[in-house]
Amino acid sequence: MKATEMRSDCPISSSLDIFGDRWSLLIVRDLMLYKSRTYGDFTKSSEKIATNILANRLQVLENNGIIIKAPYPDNKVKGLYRLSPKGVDLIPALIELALWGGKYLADSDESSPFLKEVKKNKTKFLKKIMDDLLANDEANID
Amino acid sequence: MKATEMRSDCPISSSLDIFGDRWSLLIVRDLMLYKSRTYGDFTKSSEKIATNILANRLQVLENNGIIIKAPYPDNKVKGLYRLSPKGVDLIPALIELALWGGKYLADSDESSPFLKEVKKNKTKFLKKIMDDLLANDEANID
DNA sequence: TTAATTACTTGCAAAACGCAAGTGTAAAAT
DNA sequence: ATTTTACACTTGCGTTTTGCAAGTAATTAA
Repeated sequence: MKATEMRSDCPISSSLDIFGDRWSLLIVRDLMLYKSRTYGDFTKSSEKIATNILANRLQVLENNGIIIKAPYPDNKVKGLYRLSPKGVDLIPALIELALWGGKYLADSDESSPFLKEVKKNKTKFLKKIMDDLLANDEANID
Repeated sequence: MKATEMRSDCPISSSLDIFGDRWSLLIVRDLMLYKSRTYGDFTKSSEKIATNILANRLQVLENNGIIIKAPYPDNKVKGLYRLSPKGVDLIPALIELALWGGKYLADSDESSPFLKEVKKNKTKFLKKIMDDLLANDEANID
């Protein structure tokens, strides 16, 4: 797989060159919510990603240092994906997207405990979830 | 053009259903930076969007209430696009994307006065740019 | 030893993308 | 008044990406 081509030197544009599609950030979302996931876990999310797209996106995200794949303990066929620090740093953007969606999109689950906590104290929530994921990350350096 | 279909009730997923592609948020970016743009202005941005894609994305963003198209003063052929309040509310997410890109993507222009000001005081910058765009918005109600 | 799980890969039709060229209307130039 | 230019799209068409279904190879569980 060749490196992601950048259309310009705009940081927004270059970010979108990596994960500007309907799926990549949902993978990051799942890793934010669950800390680590197997390939199969991702296929079980409610948006029902096709397995070929999933395989491609995991590869692109890994190539770009956003996620890290590690072997699953005591299992030679499973893999475990988690966010790298670079991936954890995407969480503020993700949270802003969630807040926007919660505010403007009717079917978005307004009463989710997740969004509720974010709205109560965004800074605190961000720190907690990011620190937590980074700690998890440290613990998994082999 | 039919309404945007949502894959789930997740606010992140639903947001991506609308603008989860490589172009839509660049249109929002241009409207954030320049307040208003004509069709031709968008084609001149450095990422060189194809005109058929541009026409489609402008339509989708307008259908979803994120941008507003108004006639250009004293010109019957030009149109002027600007952000609606709903579109202005996307700016925090856009800024987070810009910060992430600035931090992690080599070619992203680190020394841009824009990113520099954001990093100096994010809250203040956000308030200023959003208030500014909303004021502009008020003034253009016909 | 057989069946089930897991993580993909492959085939194929449909949709989206990207480039180039074309169109219609209005504005500007001559 | 007539031609030229500008603007905002639209169309055609080849390429790429997507999405669905089925298949595969390597474990692991029964």
